[in-house]
Amino acid sequence: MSDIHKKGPPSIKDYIPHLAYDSVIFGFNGDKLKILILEYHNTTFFALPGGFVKKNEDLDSAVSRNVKERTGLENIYLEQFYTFGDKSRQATNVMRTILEANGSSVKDDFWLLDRFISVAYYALINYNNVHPKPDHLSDSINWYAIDELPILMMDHKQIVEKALETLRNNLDQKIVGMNLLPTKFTMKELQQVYEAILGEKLRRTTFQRKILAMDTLIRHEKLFTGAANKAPYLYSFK
Amino acid sequence: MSDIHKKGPPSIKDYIPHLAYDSVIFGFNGDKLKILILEYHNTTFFALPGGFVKKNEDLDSAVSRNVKERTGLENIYLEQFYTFGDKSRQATNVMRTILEANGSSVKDDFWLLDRFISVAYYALINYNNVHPKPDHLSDSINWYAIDELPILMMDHKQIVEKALETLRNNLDQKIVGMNLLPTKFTMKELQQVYEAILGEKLRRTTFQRKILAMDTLIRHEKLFTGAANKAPYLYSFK
DNA sequence: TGATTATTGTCTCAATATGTAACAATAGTG
DNA sequence: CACTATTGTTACATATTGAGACAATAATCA
Repeated sequence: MSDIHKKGPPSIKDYIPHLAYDSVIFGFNGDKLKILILEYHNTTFFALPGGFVKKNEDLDSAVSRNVKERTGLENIYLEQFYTFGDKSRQATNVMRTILEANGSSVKDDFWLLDRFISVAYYALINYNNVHPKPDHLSDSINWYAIDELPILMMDHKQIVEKALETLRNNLDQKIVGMNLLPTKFTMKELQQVYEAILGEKLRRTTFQRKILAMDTLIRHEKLFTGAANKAPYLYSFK
Repeated sequence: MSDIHKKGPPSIKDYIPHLAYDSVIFGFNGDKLKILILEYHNTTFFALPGGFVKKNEDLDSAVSRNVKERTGLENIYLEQFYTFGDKSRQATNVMRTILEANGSSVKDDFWLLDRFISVAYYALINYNNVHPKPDHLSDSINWYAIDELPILMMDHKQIVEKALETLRNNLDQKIVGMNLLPTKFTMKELQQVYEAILGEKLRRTTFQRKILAMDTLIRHEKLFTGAANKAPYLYSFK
C-alpha cells in the first residue's frame, strides 16, 4: 500500500508556489546511456523525477535533496541547464488524475493543479551504485535507454532533449566520464561512454591520443579479463 | 514627476509570486562592450533591468515585453542562460527603500519584499538604435562598460559575470556580431566586437581568414572614410 | 610448446588547420 | 608623385587531427 495516507500530497504552506524542478539523471550501464523515469500509481503517465522548492531552501539544495532521496547518493554531479516557463506548462487534468489515483480528493484550486515554471538539471551518476526509490506518488522508477524512452508527460521529452544537447556541448570542456564510470576503468569503457553520449562511433586511436593529451588520467595496473588478447590498463581521473 | 502616482507598484494579483527575471542587455559602441543599468529614484541602488511574469504569460514573452519597453526594439536576440535560486535572494530592506523612495507605503507582507527566484537572460542589441527608457521606479537607465560597472545590488554582479561567460562560450557557435552591429560593417568592426567580448586582442589575418571561412558574410561596396589608406569592404551577414 | 587470434598501445605519414610574417593594393596627404 | 597607414591576400612554418600500420601480449588450441 502506498504511503500516501501517511504523508499526503505536499502542502502549499511549505513550498514556493508555481515553481518546480525536474532532473534528468544519466547513468551508463556499460552499453547505453540511460535516464531514470518515474511511473505513477494506477496511471499510464511517465515523467522525469522532480519536486518543489521549500520556502527557505536554496534551489540547488532542493534538487540535491531530491536526487539523494531517489538514488541514495550524495555529492552528485548536478548541473542546471534550462528553465521551462511556457504558460502551457499546466497539467491540471494529468495532475488531478495522478493525485486521485493515489487516493487524494483534490479541490479545483489545489496548488499542484496550477501553472508551473520548472528549472531543469541533469545529473551524472554511477549506474551500478544505485537502487532507485520511487516517491509516494509513484510505483516505479526505472532506467530507460535514451533511445527507448516511453512517451513522457507534458514537455518532459523536450527537457530530455535539451539535457542531452547540453551534455554533448559540455563534453569537451568538462570531465564527464568521471561521474558515469567507477573509479577505475579502461580506455575502451571511457570511449564507450563518449560514444553513448554523442550517439556516434569514435576512432579508437584518435580518442586515446586526445584523452591522454588532456593529462588528467592516471594509469594503474592491467586488467586481466581472461580474454585471449592483450590486457588493457586501468585508469582513474587525477 | 514620476508616474508612480498613476501606476503604483505591480500588484500580486497579476503576477506569479517569487518569480522574476533579469536581463543583461549588451550593446557595442564601437569601442567597448556595454550593458544597460538602472538607477532607482532617490536611492544609490544600481540594478539590472528586470521584471515579473504575468500569470498567463510565457516566460520568454515576459522578457521580450520588458526589453521592448526599455529599448523600443522588437525581435531582439535573447538567450536564457541561468536561473538564480539561492534562498538569500531576498532584498527586503533594499526593496522597501526603493518603494518608499517612490512614495509607496509598504506593508511587511508586500509580495515584492519576499524571496525571489530569477531567470536571467542576455540580449544583444544594436547600440545606436536605442534610446533607453527607465521604468516608473527608476530615474535613469544608462550604458556602462562591462569593466566600469557601478556596485550592483544583490547578486546582479554575479549575474553579469555569468552572462559574459556564457556569451564568450557561445562566440564560436552562434553568430554574435550580427546582433551587435549595424547591417553593414567592416571586418575591423567585427573584430573589435570579438575583442571586446573576449577581452583580448586577436590577430588580424587569422581573424579575417577564420570569419571568411565560415562563409556567412556577403561582401558589399567599399567604405571610403576619408582616411589616407586603402578603404575596407563593407560586409553583412547572409 | 609454439602457432593462432583478438585486442591494445604506439608510431608513422598524410591531410587540415592555425600562427606568423611578408607582400601587394590603395585612398588619401603633402 | 613619392609617402603613409590600413587592408586584402599569399606564403610558409608549426600544430593538430585523420587514418592506417605495426608491434606487444593474454589467452586458446593444435
